[in-house]
Amino acid sequence: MTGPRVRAAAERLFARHGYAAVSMRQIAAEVGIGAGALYHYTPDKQALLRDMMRSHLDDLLSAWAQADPGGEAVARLDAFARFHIRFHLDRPDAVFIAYMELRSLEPETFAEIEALRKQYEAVPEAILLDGLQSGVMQVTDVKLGSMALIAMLTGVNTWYRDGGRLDRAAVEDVYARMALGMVGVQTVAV
Amino acid sequence: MTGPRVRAAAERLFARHGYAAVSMRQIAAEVGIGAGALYHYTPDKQALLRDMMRSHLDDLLSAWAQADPGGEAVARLDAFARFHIRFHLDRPDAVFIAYMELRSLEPETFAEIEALRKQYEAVPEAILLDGLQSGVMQVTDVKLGSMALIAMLTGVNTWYRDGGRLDRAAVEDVYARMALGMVGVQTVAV
DNA sequence: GTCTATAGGGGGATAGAC
DNA sequence: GTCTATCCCCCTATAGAC
Repeated sequence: MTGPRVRAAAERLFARHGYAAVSMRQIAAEVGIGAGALYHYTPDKQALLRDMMRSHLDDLLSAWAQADPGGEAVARLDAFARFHIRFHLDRPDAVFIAYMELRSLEPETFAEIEALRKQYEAVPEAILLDGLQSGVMQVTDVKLGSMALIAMLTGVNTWYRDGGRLDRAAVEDVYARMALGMVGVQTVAV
Repeated sequence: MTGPRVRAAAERLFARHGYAAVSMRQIAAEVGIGAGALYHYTPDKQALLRDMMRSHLDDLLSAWAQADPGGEAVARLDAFARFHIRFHLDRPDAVFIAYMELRSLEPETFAEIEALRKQYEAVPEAILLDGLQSGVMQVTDVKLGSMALIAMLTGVNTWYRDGGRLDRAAVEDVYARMALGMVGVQTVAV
């Protein structure tokens, strides 16, 4: 069971201090083994980062595949906004790493991770395109709308703390409404 | 004139590789001097980071003080969205560092920088509050609206490249419209 | 599967010559 | 104001004992 503990320690430390600032010795100390023993669980430090980013994005894509209600664009965008916030708030460390450590990846790995990210960006793009074509949404540019939406939703991770003024459900409500307004869908006041 | 070149080199390298990953020797090499000579221009590495973050946020606040048209909330939010995108696209390295290297700051410096960031977050908060009170905007939560707006606008820096499909003016138009829609202001189709 | 020891390389920062 | 030399520390990764 040491392997998963190594990955968990690496994830927490990378998120807190950054990949470059964390040493293999720190990770080993967190797990309670010597630095040399780490190399039974990973070929090197880079592989730790690569594997956590890859599995994070794989999880994200398959979780949406499960959560996607399909159907009409407005309901689907509402579902997407709530899904994105929930999924990201559940994994703050993995999310932080996935967005901040792209530059720490070696080129081939970077390309692979970028491809997964683009797959996810295609999700709101498809919803917005559908909403535009069916006339229920007004969005000037589907790609920009998708990027704006993802940035807005992911931003929740930078300030949300459990036990704060609003709970997760309330945050979801507020953001889902803003997400719809952003693409021209007006909702009743809450 | 070596001081400014040191700061410029540090900014570029920190943005590209991260504070922790950049060595004083690399910065010196970029400037064309030896590592020892750097210490005539900065007391230490941390001061390079602190000064660039402080001056970036000072510039941001004073630039908005200049750009703020005042007056009615809808026009002011439109101006804010355009200002934010323009200011941030002009300084991608400084912006990246200001958002990513907060964790590399020593505690007192972190508190000081956070205070400046909160001052800036108060700008859209005030606009949204005004728009809410005058009835021209519908936003469920002023604080969340402000955070969502800033995250959405800053997100442009992650994908915009000069020479791409849309120029800066077009991006401003699209985002200003989404920003208004987000807070319940419907605009005519573009 | 973990340890200790070590190879081989950099790191930040300082001292003193010029 | 810059250089070279250096202090002392830490790094990743490997080797070989247990």
